[in-house]
Amino acid sequence: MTETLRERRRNQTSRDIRIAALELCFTEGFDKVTTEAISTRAGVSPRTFFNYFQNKESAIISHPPDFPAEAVETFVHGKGCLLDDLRLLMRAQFDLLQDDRKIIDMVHTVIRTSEVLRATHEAAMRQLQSKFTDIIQRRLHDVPRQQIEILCNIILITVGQVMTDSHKNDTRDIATYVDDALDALAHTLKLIA
Amino acid sequence: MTETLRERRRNQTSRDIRIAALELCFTEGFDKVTTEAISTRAGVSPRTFFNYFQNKESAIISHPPDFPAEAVETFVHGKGCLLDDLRLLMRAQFDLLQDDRKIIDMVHTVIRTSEVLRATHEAAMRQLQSKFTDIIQRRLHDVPRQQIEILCNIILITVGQVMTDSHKNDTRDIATYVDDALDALAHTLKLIA
DNA sequence: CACCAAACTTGCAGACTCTGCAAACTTTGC
DNA sequence: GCAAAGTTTGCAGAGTCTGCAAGTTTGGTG
Repeated sequence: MTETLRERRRNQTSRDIRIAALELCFTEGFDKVTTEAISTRAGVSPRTFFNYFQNKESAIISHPPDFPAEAVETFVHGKGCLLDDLRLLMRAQFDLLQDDRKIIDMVHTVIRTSEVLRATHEAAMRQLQSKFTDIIQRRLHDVPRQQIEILCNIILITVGQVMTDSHKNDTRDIATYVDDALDALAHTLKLIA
Repeated sequence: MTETLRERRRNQTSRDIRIAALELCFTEGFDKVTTEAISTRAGVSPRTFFNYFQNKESAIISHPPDFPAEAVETFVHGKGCLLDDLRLLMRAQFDLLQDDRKIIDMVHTVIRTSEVLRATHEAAMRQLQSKFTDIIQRRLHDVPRQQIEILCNIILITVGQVMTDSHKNDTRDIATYVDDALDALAHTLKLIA
């Protein structure tokens, strides 16, 4: 279970690059930052930068972790109200992010400043969405997939938007984003119900 | 009202480039197509390509037209069911696209093949969204803006998804996409109502 | 028609992104 | 301590995109 030296190094380098990239984005703006500047600040060669990340954007937008397996099973076999069970599932996933909270908040700030970053972020969310769709499909196996996809889209987009809209202070639990988003969604749906 | 020679030329060149880009994407795939190849096929210099489009993606993903002003006023002052009035508004906008139907269907086909294109498309949609939000806010002026944004997101994302999912034959009215999307959305919302 | 200004195209130089390859170096497991 | 596997790096090169300046076309005016 304990990481080897190699793994620790790799994780550390990746983190160094990510943080260098984020910090530079804050001071210079995403468009002005070069991969060379990021590499130098992170203490690696430009070539190494591209060993870790496909492109400049990916160094800043990281892929969210998978949903935790037990939470998935609980959700799939849950009997409660769909939205309530979903809330639990998403809270479980957000709890995994707790450690990276600072980075996540930075990312959501930087996203507001660049079209490209925002698009990359949404692409990352879409990957999450396809896993999310599979999970919900398992619970609602008789519902057409297209509707499930729409449902997932609605939820993820709403969460993303609430996160990008709001400036949270560091003291609150990151999972409160989920609650805020689902509450906002519930209000919104009343408009068209 | 009639275009000058200059305007006609400009429109024609833009169209030439767009079509060259799309055709090459179909045969080669977006990643393999170079701006040089597109320019050559369109009969312009590579430099001219970048006079027309910021980047390769924009040559393929074009920005949707604005909502027609009269339809907007009708919607804003409409008294019917929100979703029904929205349907009319969106149909009015889709009618503007009727001429470019072939290009639009090509675009939605190509989108499926490239992450980058899909992200660009969503960014374009987001620009539409902000106008859309303003319009709906005018009708629902006492509803918090965040909820309106979520609502717009839900609708536009659903329409986009339905368009990307479905292969339509050329004979049907392009505005049927709107109907399909809103119907799918209505079904989906029952899941969480 | 002649002429000018504005719009448009083009070539060129140059910065930046990203990839493949091969050489050097480090970690791991035996 | 040695071989295999994994990592870093430099270098060459293709591709994207911009600024600039010189040339061409168009639209309007006298």
